[in-house]
Amino acid sequence: MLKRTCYSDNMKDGKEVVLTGWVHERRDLGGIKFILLRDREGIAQITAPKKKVSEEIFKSMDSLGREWIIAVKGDVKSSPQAPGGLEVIPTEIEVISMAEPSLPLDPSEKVDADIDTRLDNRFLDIRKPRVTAIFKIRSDVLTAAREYLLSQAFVEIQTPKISASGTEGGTELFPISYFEREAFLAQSPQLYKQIMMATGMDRVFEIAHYFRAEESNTRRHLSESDAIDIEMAFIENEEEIMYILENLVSHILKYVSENRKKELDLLGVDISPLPKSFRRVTYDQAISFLQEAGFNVRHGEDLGTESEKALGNIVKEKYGDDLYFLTKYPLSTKPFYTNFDGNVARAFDLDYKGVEISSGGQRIHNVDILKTKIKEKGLSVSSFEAYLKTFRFGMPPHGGFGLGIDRLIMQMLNLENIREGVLFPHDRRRLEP
RNA sequence: GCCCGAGUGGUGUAGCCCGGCCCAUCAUCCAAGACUGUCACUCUUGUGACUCGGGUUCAAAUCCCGACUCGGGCGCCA
Repeated sequence: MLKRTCYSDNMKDGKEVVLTGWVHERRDLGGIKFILLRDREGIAQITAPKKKVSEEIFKSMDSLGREWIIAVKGDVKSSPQAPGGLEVIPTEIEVISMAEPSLPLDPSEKVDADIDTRLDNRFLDIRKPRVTAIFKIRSDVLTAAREYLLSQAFVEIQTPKISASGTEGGTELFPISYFEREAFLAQSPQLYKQIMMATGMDRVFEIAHYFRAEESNTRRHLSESDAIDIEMAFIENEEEIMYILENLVSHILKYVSENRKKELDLLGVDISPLPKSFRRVTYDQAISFLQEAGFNVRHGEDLGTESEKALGNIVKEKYGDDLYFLTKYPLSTKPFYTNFDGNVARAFDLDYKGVEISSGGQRIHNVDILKTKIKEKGLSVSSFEAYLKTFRFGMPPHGGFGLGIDRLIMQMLNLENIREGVLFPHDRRRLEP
């Protein structure tokens, strides 16, 4: 097999190269034939004028089908008519793998396919340059996140994804059969990362996969998703956590906008402006903004999908911000471990274009208060024994957040469906591939 | 979980309201042919489809019922 010497975006005029890739399109004009060869980094034009290539090569250009994998050896020539100004005059073409005709979808994007058809044939769908771009960006989001958190002295950890009971009881859990017992798939690392605060590790983060058995059928929900979770000790208030979160997200956006210009252009996305800090909108402000705009929202309730979306538009109009914190929620809307000031939760949500991408806050670290709150929420103290134990032998004040990676990417890239930003999304209906 | 909507060649669609003019439109793909600068090449010819089951009717892609599959909204949630 011919060995690749470079990707399609790295050809130099006058050099001999070997490209490997997929036959994206073919054009046969009789005396001159073109193949557009697609690889990871782009598309190169292979040009075969009858008089400039061997008869064998000229003929073989006809026999190739769409999406066949080939290796092409040839000379790079600059040409004003070629896309990108460069083309390859082939001297050798090797077929590496053939593809059956009647592709289940069209990777050259001339004809759209439904999201369902696309996901059923995801390997073909991902061949589309625009889909590939999403996943290159996604990779960079995680690189940037690690880079920032490590720079702030966070330690990366891994916690169990199977356990005996649920954590916060907010969302539905997937039960699984665990030998002779029942167990559950993790929906959040919440309790574990809090336990880590009792270990002296001080600042930890985890990037992992979580499972939620919600009966949801929307563009924003998945049964499996990924999150970046952090927890940090010795904090005075939730503002210190928000500082980390806003800098983390800013760093991610900056990193992506600097390193993935080509991909962002391809997707038609401009992620600027890149604010350093994000606006704080209190719950009370949010309610009055919504009431002014004619929405029927009542104080004391969590915001519904419609209100959340509307608030995104209001904040954008008023201040021009895509990203903003929602702070000072009523305590009743938050989980039992949330710290408080009277009836106000010391917690926050981070919304991006009207969709919640993160929530967090300062936790209760006093074991007696924690027990009281567990009882108040109607939960049983005994089922939290292992968790509560870690609060009895020295627990610093602490807090953290969970940031939904799939939702961040969806909002950042203006994807219409969260599934677009996940390689193989699984949801209420889909379990394959 | 509740509600709304949709299933037509490989893919994306038109037709459905108002049954017959539909052995079903258009694009792309595929096959064959022509063409020396295409870049969604162009042109000619051809192959290929009404989700399934039941019902109404002289007649069903079209109307009714059910099943299956999918999309979306809400709730819940990140």
